[in-house]
Amino acid sequence: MREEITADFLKVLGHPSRIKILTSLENGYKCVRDLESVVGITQSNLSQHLRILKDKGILEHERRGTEICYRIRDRNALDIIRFAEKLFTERG
Amino acid sequence: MREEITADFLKVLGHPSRIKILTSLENGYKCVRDLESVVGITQSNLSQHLRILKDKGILEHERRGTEICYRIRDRNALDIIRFAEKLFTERG
DNA sequence: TTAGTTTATTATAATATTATAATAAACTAA
DNA sequence: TTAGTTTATTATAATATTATAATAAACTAA
Repeated sequence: MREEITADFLKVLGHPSRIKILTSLENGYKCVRDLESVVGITQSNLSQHLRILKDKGILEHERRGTEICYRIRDRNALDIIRFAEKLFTERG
Repeated sequence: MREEITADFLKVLGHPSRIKILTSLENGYKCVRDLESVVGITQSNLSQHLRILKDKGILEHERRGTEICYRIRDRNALDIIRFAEKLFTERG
């Protein structure tokens, strides 16, 4: 049971686009249109990844004028990614 | 590119059976037959998960008499899991 | 209102992952 | 050798994930 929850969380982090989303939100809010160019996927696909991250409580969003902006809600998610990245630079 | 590698690694950890395998190997070697009862999946399925973990360099194995025993090769994998687990106990 | 902009949703095809069943492979021990 | 034990592999069906295309929804600003 505990393994299911942990696995589910790691699985959500285990996608390159979602990792790009999280690392590009490291320093605060970004609207969807900006994320689109940073992450380099279609608006539709991006929106789906954002929802996956939001549903897991990793992101939150708010409207700012004409745009909707996302930011990191659970900083730990980013920490896991950073930690995993560190292992690879150490490994080679 | 870097994201792909990190994502690939996290994806491998994002499965309950593979998490069970890793946590049950925390203190050293275990042969496949023992893992089978701990993890609670069929021998065939277990063997496939072991191969996935071995191919990623997370596990290694050696023959001990009639059995084949696995142990953790990349301790960092377990650290990631422990870290993720910790987040949930903190969260609630 | 209406046109335009931004984001979300839905349906779906393509692909990847997983578990099962059957069998093969690699041994050991008699 | 041969029988028995342990583990790996293969084929495949079931399921999950992903990206695309089309469209809807939610706004803003004129």
